[in-house]
Amino acid sequence: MSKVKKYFEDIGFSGDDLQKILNAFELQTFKKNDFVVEEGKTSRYMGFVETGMFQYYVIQDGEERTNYVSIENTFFASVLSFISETPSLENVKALVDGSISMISRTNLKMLLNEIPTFKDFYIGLLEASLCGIDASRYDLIVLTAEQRYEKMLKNEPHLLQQIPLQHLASMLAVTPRHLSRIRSKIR
Amino acid sequence: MSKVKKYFEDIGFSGDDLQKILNAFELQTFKKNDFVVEEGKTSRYMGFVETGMFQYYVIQDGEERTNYVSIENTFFASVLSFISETPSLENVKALVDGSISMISRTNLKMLLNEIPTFKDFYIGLLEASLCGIDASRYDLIVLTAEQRYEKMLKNEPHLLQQIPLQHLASMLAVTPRHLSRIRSKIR
DNA sequence: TTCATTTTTAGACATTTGTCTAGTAGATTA
DNA sequence: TAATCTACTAGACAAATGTCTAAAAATGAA
Repeated sequence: MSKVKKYFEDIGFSGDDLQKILNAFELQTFKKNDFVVEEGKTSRYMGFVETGMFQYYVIQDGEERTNYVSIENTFFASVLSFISETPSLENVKALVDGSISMISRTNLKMLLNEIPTFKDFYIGLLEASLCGIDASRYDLIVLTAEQRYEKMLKNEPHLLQQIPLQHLASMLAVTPRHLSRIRSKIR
Repeated sequence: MSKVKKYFEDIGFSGDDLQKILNAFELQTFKKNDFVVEEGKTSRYMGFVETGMFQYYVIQDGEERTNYVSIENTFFASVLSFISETPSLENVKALVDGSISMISRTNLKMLLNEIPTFKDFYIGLLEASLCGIDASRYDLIVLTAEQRYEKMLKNEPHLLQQIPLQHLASMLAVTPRHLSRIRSKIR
């Protein structure tokens, strides 16, 4: 069973509604280094990560600056492009082979119109996303790089095992060189 | 006429719906330095800023670290506390005398249930908030302090006129000392 | 106006973080 | 197996940013 199916079952969808929701998604597979979203192209899909890891980044002075990494069992979206239907400022690519259950903005709007409780689900998803990103932004402002690393170590240790350090460094808004310093200091 | 009324009229509400919405809000006034939200207390209201400016901050090592400032004609919310109904991690206080049209989470839920199109409005508000905060977080990761200041100078010059520099510095994630350096370099 | 308070600027120095470079260890491939 | 390749670490130095302090400038109150 797909993870997206389990996800929607767990939050209470069933019967026709569940079927309609699942029909609106389509599974896409990605090889390592495949692009899910490319800078300059409008991203018309969001999705639910079934397997793998997907890196969000921009190219600056020829280097990748990673903003975020989506892992299994979480929603994926290039937020600004998907919501405002404008060309993406960022790239999203597969860090390893993986798959995403994708839903187009068109199908999302269809579900919102046809299934009343889907609106409540979507409101909940947006509210939770807002909380998460707000907290993350707070950390960038009020915590030092070292404190941010320690927080990740404590709250999201799985990220440290899964995501290459170079990308974690960028997510923590430091260089790999400096993350290496922080790690050697803490150990 | 209140600004919140004009706001909801402009996005298409009228008649009974508009009246019901406006009845769900209540105007609160604040003197300079009054608290709108206090750390440790659950913030049960969000609102629409009618007049004034409101500073979001945490106390760290005895100092205020400003995260954000809400100005006129924008929505105000201590997001994490209001949405998850948990004690606030931040303070929000009036930088000058001002007023906010406030709506409780209870009344918000009531409007969501009673006015179908209000859900669409709220989804739009959440999506726009998500875009804004996502872009802001991106800037903290990929831009230098100087680039962030220049971007604010270009895109939000009104903030520079209205908000004390010490708070802008914190929002840009630098010290007032360093913002002063940046400003003298750019001019 | 005058006085007091707050805000902003800036010097001197310390700390943090970045850049450049190189080396090591582990994985992958021919 | 050798030969790459990639990820991670780390030294040396440079640049960015913070801390502490003081003074000037702006603001508000009497």
